Amino acid sequence: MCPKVDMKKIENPTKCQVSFSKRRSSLFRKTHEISVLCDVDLALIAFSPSGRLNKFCSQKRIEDVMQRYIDLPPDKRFRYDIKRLV
Amino acid sequence: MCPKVDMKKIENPTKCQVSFSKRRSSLFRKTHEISVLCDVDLALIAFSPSGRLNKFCSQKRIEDVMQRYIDLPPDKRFRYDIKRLV
DNA sequence: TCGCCTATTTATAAGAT
DNA sequence: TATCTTATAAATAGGCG
Repeated sequence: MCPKVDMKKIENPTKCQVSFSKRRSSLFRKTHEISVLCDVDLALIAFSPSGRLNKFCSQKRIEDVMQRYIDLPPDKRFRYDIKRLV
Repeated sequence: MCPKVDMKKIENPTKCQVSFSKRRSSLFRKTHEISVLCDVDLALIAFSPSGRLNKFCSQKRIEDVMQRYIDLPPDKRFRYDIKRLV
């Protein structure tokens, strides 16, 4: 009933929307969990295909986390890109 | 072996770090998956307790996603806060 | 610290409603 | 379209090295 996912865009719009809705709720739950359990200050911004904004911020306003990012010296800003972990 | 998680900060520093490391890799994998499967443009910025930056961006530079957020009219920027889904 | 193992919990795709 | 069900897949806490 739950086959492995194929890592490519879901072309069927209905399936894509259902999958987005389910995955979004899990993703934001996990984001919330790690922020509390591990005391992580984080911000997540997501634009759905229709352009709708979904955002999450652990503690402060999302603008404050963005500012913390912007205020980093460039060497620290670019050093840790999580794509290497995916 | 895998008890339910208690939704509060893990005070033991070693356990906290191990949990962070495990959850971070899953979180960024899920973030990557939803961005590909559902064609979502997103940015995730996370500061670990030690202040280290971890970031992920789906397609463009993280600054571009931030700019897209900043460019939203205020009513759209504040309407969809995902905390309601957690 | 860091990876591997395993039992249990959680996520999720598809189907049902 | 959205929510519920269910069977399978994936995540993960703790143990061990």
